[in-house]
Amino acid sequence: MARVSLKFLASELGLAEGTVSRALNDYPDISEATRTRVKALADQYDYRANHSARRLATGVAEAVAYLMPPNTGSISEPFVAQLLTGLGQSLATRGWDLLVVQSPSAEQEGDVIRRLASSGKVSGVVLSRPYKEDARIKLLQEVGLPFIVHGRAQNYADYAWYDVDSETAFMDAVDHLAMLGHRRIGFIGAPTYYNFAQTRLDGFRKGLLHNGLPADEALIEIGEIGDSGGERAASVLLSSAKPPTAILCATDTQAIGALAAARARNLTPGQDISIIGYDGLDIGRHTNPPLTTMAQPQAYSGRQIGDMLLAIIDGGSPTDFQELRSAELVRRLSDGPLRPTTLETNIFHGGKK
Amino acid sequence: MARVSLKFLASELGLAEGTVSRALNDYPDISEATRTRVKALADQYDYRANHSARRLATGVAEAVAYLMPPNTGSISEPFVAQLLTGLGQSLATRGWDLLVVQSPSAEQEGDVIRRLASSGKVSGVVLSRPYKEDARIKLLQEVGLPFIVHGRAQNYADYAWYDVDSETAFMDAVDHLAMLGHRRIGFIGAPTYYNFAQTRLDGFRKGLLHNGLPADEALIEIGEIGDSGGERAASVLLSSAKPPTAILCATDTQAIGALAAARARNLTPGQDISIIGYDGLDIGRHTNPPLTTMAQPQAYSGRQIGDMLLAIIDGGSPTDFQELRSAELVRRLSDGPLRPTTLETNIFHGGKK
DNA sequence: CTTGATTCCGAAAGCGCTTTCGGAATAGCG
DNA sequence: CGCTATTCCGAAAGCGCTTTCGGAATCAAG
Repeated sequence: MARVSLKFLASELGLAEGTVSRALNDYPDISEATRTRVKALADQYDYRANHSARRLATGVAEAVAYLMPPNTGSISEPFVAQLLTGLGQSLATRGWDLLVVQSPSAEQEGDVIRRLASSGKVSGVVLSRPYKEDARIKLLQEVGLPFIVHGRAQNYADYAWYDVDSETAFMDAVDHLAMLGHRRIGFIGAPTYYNFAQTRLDGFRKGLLHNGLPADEALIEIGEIGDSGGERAASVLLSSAKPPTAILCATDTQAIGALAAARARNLTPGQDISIIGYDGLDIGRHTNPPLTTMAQPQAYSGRQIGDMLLAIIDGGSPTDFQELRSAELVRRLSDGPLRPTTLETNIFHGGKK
Repeated sequence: MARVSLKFLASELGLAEGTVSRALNDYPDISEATRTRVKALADQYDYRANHSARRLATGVAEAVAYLMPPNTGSISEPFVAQLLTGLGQSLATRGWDLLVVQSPSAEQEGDVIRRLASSGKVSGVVLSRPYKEDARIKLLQEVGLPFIVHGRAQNYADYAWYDVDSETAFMDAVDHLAMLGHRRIGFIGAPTYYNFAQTRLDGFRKGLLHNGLPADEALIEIGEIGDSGGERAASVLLSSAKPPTAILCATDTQAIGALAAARARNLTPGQDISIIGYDGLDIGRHTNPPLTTMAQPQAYSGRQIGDMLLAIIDGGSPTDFQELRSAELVRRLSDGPLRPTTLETNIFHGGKK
């Protein structure tokens, strides 16, 4: 099954290479007869244009890179596979390729992007998990490589992005907890160089305001993204003098850690304390107890991001492609109404003081 | 920041294109003086050879494809991100690219591979989760595309693979449970067109044999890979006339489902029943109760697979690259010694039958 | 100094494809 | 039937790089 070239097809057909190429690419100046003849033979030999040659000649890379977030190993990675699948589907509609690129370290991300741009390997990039002030975004704009951001940086006016409105989601979550009677609501946040962390914290604060609840900075704790970060942060919160009766977590994985921290202090989440996560990970259905969470529309995102990027590459204006989706609360069993009495006893048992 | 070409550099330096190229690629017939001169200018302009042109000229793709398993959306996908990271690191040592390719459907996987081969996009492929009889493997051999399989098919003599010895792992797990006093051990398997499913089942059976336990086919239940598959299978097992006192699951996600099924019948895993998974997913630390599992060495695999594939592409014989790693039992809280009395009462409570 | 061996670089031929341009053959029109 | 439009295809020039080959310049040796 040797690789067949255009030249071979041409000689086989008694045509010129250029003619065969044009026939294959549906140029209008090729007669229907020869077009079908050419295509038939191409099919027969399972001909596929050499991609490098094609790219070189046309100047378009027909490929897109996904910049994999450098923060690996955390449980939140299920997103990656789903996103890649969606992206791949979108690109497949044109026969484009999907490259996965990961920088060896945060410092080298700039170099990676620069190399991507100057090598002409890709015609576009999708960037995940932007920082609050993201130099990568500026760099991508400088080098003129089309891109779309999955998420938003602090300033999100002049580029394309696809994001979920976590600010509103957290406001809603506070509403929800307030409705359940909670008044001391804690928050476990992510490091605030991630912009989403800021957004979620903002949403939390606005939610408090909206419900007339005091903003007690002692109830806010920042932890790393993974479950152990959440566990640590929850421990701090729960061992304070006046622990919260409910905790909102910036990510599901943190919430899972918080669940563990609560149980470790003999608090039963959903009864003695409410814990709500954000992301809507499937795995939350099987935690102890099943995690109430604000679920973002995952399945949809990959394809959508791909389609948007493609549109930009086609010449669309990036600012025309900014899409904000909303998350929805999926109630499982880790939240519940405030129970003053139960709470007291449990504070007694669990709070080491 | 316009893209700089060889020609530009050459004219800038007063050299011929070929000379510049050879200087950049460390050909021995270039004087040290001009080499450094050339490289300095290249650095200054942040020159990066156009990849397509380079590929076309050299004939090597300098890229590798990861065939993403078609079975998306399941919780087991965390593997994917980790594997990709490792692969990427390995490829990065040479500046090669990583493509992610996914077939729209199982039927079209052949076409996808054929296209990959005939387009010359990649110089190698890594294939995940092989089936028992995997046509893709045969196809890859036919088209002569170097590849490595992550896992093994039934017949694994004549190609490269990297796998974890789940057969032995399951034997060990049976040993472990037998040592805890269990004699009625159930097994939740995966669909047996996956070869790993067969392997694990074999290990289970050998383990029974090794411990002188009867092989009761009624204690074997096959379910889909995800957690709901595990939950269903566990329900069947637990509602049988003589339910098992311990259950081994082919995957962690199934085990997580089994945990839920047990709890739903008022059985406390770890006490009333032992449930052990396989994979070593992080998330198992936060299930209810934390899942005992046979952990495979994940972090290592991506890099290793990449390195092996590269070696094969370099001309190594595929059969020289077959690596079997072993899994290790990590005990958390979902297993425990057999408790006859507790068991009786729980069967009474839990078994609807 | 001549000669043969080295060192270093320029020239040119591709790699496999796309795309423009021009011209031969055919068709349409008066 | 002659002339201008069309239709269709061949030829050729790249795309940006690699790599072979040969030759000019330099060196060492006799």
